[in-house]
Amino acid sequence: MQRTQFRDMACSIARTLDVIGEPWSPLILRDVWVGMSRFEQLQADLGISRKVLAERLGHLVEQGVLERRPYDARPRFDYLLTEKGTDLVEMLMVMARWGDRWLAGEAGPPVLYRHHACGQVAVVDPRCSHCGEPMHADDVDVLPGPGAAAGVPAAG
Amino acid sequence: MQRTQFRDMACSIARTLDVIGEPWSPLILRDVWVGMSRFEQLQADLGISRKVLAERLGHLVEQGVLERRPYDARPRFDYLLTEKGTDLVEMLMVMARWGDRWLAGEAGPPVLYRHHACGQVAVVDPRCSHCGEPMHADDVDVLPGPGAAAGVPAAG
DNA sequence: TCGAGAAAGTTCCTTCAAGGAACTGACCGT
DNA sequence: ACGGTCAGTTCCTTGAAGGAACTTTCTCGA
Repeated sequence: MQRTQFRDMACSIARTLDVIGEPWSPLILRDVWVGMSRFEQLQADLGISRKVLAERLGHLVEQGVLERRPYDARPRFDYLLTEKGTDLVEMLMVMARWGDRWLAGEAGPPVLYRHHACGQVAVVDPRCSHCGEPMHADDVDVLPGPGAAAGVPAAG
Repeated sequence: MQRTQFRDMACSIARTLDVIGEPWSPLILRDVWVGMSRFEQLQADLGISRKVLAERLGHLVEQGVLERRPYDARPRFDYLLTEKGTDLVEMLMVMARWGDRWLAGEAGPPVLYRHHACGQVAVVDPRCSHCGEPMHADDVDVLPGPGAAAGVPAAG
């Protein structure tokens, strides 16, 4: 955990960072998403310290993003995405899309996504939930919502 | 910076984290996006240590996400989003969308987004770039791309 | 012309998190 | 009863974050 808590800011980005903003957390979620569900698998795949992995998994379970489910009479557990956690995966896809575009270089994207509905390899395309047109940074105005802190300028 | 470098992993999520994964970086980008462009503004708004803010801004400029532009004969600078940085904002919108849905509670979203094209308050909706249908976690298969590390199982 | 002021950092010290290796505990199969 | 495996926990070292004070550079007002 970074020393400063983001949880209490009136900003959904900050609150989200409080759940998955610690180092390794997005990579843990990625691994769980693609089917790695056990402590040893995650540790070996990521090369993360066992101590930190245990801390991160504990936090993610506590936040309701992962579920820790026993799969044996011995103390053996699968970590699985909850609905809340599954809903985070599209954020990972958007992150990956940015990395593919700006950081992958000559080699091209390390992974591709095939869309079930159309069967094609495709990328995620952010659209407006109301009209369906593209919704990028320059396509929106930001305004204070009902949960804005009173008197504080709008901030995320 | 977290101690372990994510840069060299064959994973676009990890590489993206190497650019904006340090504590505070997404919040700095959010602030720049909504128009805060100066060191003092950012420091006051975020409550971040001046030392860490200077480090983060330096990293973001070095990575090409922000531009540091003088606005005076004195040593005074505006920090502005580059095209690369502007392209990150949709990731912030997706993060905010998740926080709005899962963490905002009774109070509701701290900020709202009005879409220019239709004039309505709306949220970002991830769609398939090929067919336009929704593209969530369960709507895709992950497969190795051209940039996958040889012999390594696909990972992001 | 002198001093106050403001922006943008830099320095320095303390505290706490990450890395990493070794250790522990529960239960299985033989 | 015993070695093996998974899932952690403990402990020590290193380095990053917090935070306050200090520095630099130029402007402007008295």
